[in-house]
Amino acid sequence: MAQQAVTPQSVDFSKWYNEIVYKADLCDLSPVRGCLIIKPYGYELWEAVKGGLDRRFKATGHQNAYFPLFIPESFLKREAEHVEGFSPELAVVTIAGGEKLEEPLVVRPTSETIIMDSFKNWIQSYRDLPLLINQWANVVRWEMRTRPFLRTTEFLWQEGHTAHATAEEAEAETMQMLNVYADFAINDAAIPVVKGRKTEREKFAGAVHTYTIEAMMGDTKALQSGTSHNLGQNFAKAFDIKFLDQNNETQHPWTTSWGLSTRMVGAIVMAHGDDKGLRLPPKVAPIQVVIVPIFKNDDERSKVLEAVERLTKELLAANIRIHVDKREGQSPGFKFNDWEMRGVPARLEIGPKDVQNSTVALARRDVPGKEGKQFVSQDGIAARVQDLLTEIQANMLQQATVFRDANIHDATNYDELKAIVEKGGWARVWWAGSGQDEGKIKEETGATIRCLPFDQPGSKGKCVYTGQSAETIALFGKAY
RNA sequence: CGGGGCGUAGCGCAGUCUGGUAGCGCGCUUCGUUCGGGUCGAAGAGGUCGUGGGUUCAAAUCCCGCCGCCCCGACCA
Repeated sequence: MAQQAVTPQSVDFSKWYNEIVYKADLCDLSPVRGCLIIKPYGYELWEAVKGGLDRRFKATGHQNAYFPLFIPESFLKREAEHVEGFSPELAVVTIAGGEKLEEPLVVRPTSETIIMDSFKNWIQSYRDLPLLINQWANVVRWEMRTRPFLRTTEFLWQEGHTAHATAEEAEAETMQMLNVYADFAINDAAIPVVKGRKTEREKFAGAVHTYTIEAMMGDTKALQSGTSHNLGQNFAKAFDIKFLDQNNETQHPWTTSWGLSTRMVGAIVMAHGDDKGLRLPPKVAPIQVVIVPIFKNDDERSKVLEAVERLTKELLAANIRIHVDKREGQSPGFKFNDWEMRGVPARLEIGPKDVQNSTVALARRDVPGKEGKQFVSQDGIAARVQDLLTEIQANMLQQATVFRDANIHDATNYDELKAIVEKGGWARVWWAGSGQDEGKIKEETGATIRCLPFDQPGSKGKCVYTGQSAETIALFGKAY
């Protein structure tokens, strides 16, 4: 098994990313600046992400619902920090039906406010709690600069919104959903994310605190891949949500929100891609196995296609997502490269020789070159392919984990921290600094605290910046 | 908004300095050839040269205005 991570080092990573998302047929340029056209192949990848998450949401008792795209401007203003955090990037409708609106409508940048407005009506008693709602939706944030999937003007996501009878329950929910995200990222997307808490400076506008999963991309930059917020009673108070508890006393519920977006598609591309293009983990790959028939003439063609049909049935019966590349006019070599660029985890080649020998050529995307290709018997192909996909899934997680760990370094002083983030990588340091200190470090190095990891040593050290005694480990890195 | 760059065929670009018939590569169409790692050849289709004005016998090219996009910074899932 190849353990070494393969990253696109022969090219500039940013350029590589921008080219590959178009070449791999994930998305297209939009006539509107910063908006993304998601093409069928990219959308199927997003649907795989959706499926993996939705299954987990249902398993934890959450239900889907849908709330309006437009939010009255006054709703956002009810929570002071919230509106302050979002106002610079709002798109606002001021004219509708040919007339100036009495009150402008904000195109949702996130839905806490409009959902809390409903929660106010839905919650009367402790018996109505916990209220566990999720919404799949599009939101709009007018960002200065955009990149396909990673930061777009409009993006698709899910946003969970829950209300609880106690602070402890809300905290448990916040943590539970972060764990759901991490479970998906690690086990489905094969991205070994680091779980942690955001600093005051980096937390969500209006939250008491924010948990995050941070992923390392192929160029060692960090990508915040999902967040879970404990909102305390901030929004409940702002929206006057009240319930009577068992003692017949009026209380404000404690709420949470958590979101994961189409950014995850970008994360998968950037965490696994190599010089040849995308590499998709089998669990989220729209096509897990592509079958390339090879023939020169009509006689070979009929024999090969007959075998393809037989194998196809076996693979479909095993619930393996396959695609047969029946295009004519393209050479087999062209097709191999084409599907490798699109990240299909495994490829099955079948030609006249295979028909004769009852074999197929089985190639795996996670291992480059000839070592990744072998001739195997057609007997029991479904089981063999299933095993291979399982192995690829595990290997890709392993490769990404080795890469991540090789690029996280301990720093004991500020110079070391600077050197690490300059060279590329994350610096793991003792931290007791202020938000202002974080600001200065960002100015000087471009790096921010990605998170305060849950995984803490439990001892004490000296803060990398202030030199004071510190009890907390922080991860610094440059981010997308 | 500050600094830099670019708008010419679906995509990527040359041509602009030095004005004179609109070009190249990829892709696309047709035919043939090839087909176990990005075949090769032939013939085609496709352009208001971002936009408005000016100079000139003549403007993609020179002059003035406007618009749009990209990159670097501040913001951010």
